[in-house]
Amino acid sequence: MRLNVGEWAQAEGDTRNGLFVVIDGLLHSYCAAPGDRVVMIGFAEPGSVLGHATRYSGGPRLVTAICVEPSMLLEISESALDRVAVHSPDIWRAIAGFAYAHMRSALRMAAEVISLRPRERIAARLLATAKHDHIDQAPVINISQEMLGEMIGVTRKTVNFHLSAFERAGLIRVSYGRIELCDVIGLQVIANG
Amino acid sequence: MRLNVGEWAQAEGDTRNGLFVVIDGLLHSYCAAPGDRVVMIGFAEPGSVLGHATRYSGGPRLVTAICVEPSMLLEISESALDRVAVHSPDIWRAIAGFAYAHMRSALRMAAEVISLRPRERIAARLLATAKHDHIDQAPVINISQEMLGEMIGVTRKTVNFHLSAFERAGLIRVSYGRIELCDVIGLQVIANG
DNA sequence: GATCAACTGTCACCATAGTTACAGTTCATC
DNA sequence: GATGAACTGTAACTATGGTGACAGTTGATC
Repeated sequence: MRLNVGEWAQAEGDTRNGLFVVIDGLLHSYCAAPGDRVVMIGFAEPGSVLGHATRYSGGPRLVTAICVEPSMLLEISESALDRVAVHSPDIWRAIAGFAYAHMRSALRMAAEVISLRPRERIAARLLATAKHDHIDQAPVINISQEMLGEMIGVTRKTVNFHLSAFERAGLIRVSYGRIELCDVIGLQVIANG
Repeated sequence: MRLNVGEWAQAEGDTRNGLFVVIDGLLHSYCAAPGDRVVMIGFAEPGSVLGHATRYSGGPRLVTAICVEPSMLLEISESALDRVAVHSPDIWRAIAGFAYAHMRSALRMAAEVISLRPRERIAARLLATAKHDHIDQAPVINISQEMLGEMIGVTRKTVNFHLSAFERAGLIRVSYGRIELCDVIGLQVIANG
């Protein structure tokens, strides 16, 4: 399944079954909040798994995934899952593993936003986002400050203010739509208050 | 399994297996955030299910549950689950259903906290918390303002300020450790901004 | 019913994030 | 290169939530 920018892989409330594995590209996932608000929850990069097996998980989809780069998705329908499960029942364990990972990141996000002030939140989210990159040397995040603000519930101005401060302190390097984490330890200190 | 006030049913990071069903009493669940902070995530009332099947869900427990009223829990070990599953494989569906519900509430909480200002957050959380009570007439929440503030990331003072305003507007009635929702519709209007 | 702990109501002050607006950069596209 | 869109840097002003402190209530316990 190929998607171009702006196309939706799945919509919140969608009852279509099956999983999507992101092969290539980039999607953003959104979640609705009271009052017709939409908040960005996270990315889906190559290797990510979207969705869940509705038949085994009790309800419609919880997030909307929108393509921001031309992407390729592998769609695994629920019936295909059933067929695979006949041979390898362990598939359920893998699926539960993804559900667990999603759960953990949702909880972490909630805990961060509840307990941290904007300054610490920004640092914490930079770290949490960078974890997804498997490069050990210089984690780089490709995201606009506007998006970052939207994800953690602060305005672009506030993001910009604190990022500038971090950059002056030598913790990060900011460029156009891109943030490089130079001093992960230093950021952790800030995130920890 | 009986627990008295202050005892822990499960701790974050715990790798013990199995599920707990809350039969009676009340527990609070907490989640860790960066910097040795602990935030309260929610309640577990009679009927709630805590924990997950680690063997099928890939990791240690995500929350800490602490008893705030003498409680009775039914512990279902993972081996017991396995035995039940032999006869009724549908058990996995039920378990996945609880996981889904937990996921939804975690996401909802994150979305609320990210996109809503304190005033709307308070209204939204009152509504979300009241949902758990199955009384239709006059939803009542038994929680201190301090706890409520801790759950949504604002200070007690701010909670008190807004609750007083809601009460003056006739939306709720506040008493000692107890909030009665008189006008659910009105609260929804506020939560929606 | 007296005592203590927990909870609520309130104050003045301060820090900081939101608002609105605009100018300067970078990038993609042709 | 030139154009336009998206992104970033910045400013003054305002609103509002956090801090710390204290008095007044309610409920639980003995």
